[in-house]
Amino acid sequence: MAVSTHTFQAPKGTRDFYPHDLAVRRYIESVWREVSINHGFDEIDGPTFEHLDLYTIKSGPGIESELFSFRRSGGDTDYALRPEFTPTLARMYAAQAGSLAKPTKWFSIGPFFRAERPQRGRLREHVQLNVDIIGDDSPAADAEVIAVAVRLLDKLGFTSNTIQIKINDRGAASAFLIDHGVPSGNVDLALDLIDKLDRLSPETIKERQDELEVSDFVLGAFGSNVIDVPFGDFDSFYANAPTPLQEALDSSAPFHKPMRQELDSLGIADWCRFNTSIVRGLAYYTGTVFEIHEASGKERAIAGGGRYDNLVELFGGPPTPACGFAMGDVVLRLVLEDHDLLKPAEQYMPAPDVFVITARDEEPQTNLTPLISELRQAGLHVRHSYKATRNVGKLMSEANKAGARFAVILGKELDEGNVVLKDLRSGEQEEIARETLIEVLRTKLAACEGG
RNA sequence: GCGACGGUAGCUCAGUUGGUUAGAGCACCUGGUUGUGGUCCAGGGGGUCGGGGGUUCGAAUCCCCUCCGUCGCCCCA
Repeated sequence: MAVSTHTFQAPKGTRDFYPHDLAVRRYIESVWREVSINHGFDEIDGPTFEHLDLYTIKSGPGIESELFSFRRSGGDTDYALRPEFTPTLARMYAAQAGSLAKPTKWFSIGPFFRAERPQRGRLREHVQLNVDIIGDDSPAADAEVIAVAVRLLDKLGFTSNTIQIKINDRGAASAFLIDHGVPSGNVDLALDLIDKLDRLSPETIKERQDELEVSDFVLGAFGSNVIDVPFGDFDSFYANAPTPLQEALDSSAPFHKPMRQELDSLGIADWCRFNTSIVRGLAYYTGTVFEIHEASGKERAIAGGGRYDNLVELFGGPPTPACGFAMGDVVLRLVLEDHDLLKPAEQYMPAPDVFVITARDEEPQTNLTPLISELRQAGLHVRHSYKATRNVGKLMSEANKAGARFAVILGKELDEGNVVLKDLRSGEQEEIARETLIEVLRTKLAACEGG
């Protein structure tokens, strides 16, 4: 067997995170985590692989072929790397439903896997945020999860001009289809067809339309005249709409009116619009469905979610309403780059508090190593040079490149018990007693953190 | 799973109709000898030109296969 290191590459569709890349990822994750916690959500996680059945039971069409599934060598149990979090969430909730508060608000951040051909915005492994409210069937809950998404996008630097939340109601859409002659058994497939109207050829649409007994009127209400109205303009849009369209909109009204009020009172209505083309591919959504897109439509959806009132019951829990959304890091990072919202990667790296330089002609064990150890025990982020040179200019340059806040120089002053402390931002430096170094550093660091 | 295009140093790339030991910038390392910041000077390591096979006196260059990547299709949490 030929052993050659350069034949080993990361598997297709996966990423290596070198320090700069990981620093950016941690930044995004920290915003996700902070905003989720601020909105009162508790962080959870589950296994990164589950029994294969967990994903096939709800049988959203097409899911299974894109799973990474496997068996232990010699075993007979089928597993799959998790492609999404919702089944795990429903399983975890169902297992302890009796003792959990209503509503239960959970979020999760972790890796997910799909065996797809990688392309722009879609890899085989990505990191995803999931935010869910379980046990609350009110429109306020749908609005609350949307608010988390809006606030974290806001924190990342987006505005209502650059981002759109497109919202629809799948339950109302289903009701409308049934009211207008679509057999109830065909509703899920008909919604699937509507989801793809902008991607399918006219011939294919016609063919599937006949197959599913969907009238031109129904398709027209959703398709060729996709309704896409900012919530703020909805009332005037409705007032001026032709009667058949009003009739279609009335199917959604019982849900959307309170939703609009909730989003308005949360102060995020200007990010949101009503869009009838959003029905989502997954069959488990039962009510509100939404997607978050960059306004230009250049990239794929940044996030998607909605209401899934049947899922907890499906996994053995009591009938429990739930809603939530998921946001992946791949598209989000592309959109952040498109809008120039990321700083140079090195600025996300953890910056050392202190860089210790020795200009003394002695072994490091004499003074350098003990001082560094002491500073680290005191909880400071401390670095030093591994170079042999005593050239202070070069060492200072290294301290600067590391992004250190302060430099400590061990030089001839140490013979009198003193060291030089230099503020690398202002350039000012002073000679202080070695014994007071930790105290002085703590004070100065606390000061610049506060300011 | 299907299609188009691509792959030369860690990164960005140059390499003339096939012609000796394959180049630049940045990055990295060393030195410019003993106290102050992305500057400057000198030197250095690093590539079986993605991998394999073929054509040829001779292949980074032409042909085939394969791997990987980019962009679409399918699908989409």
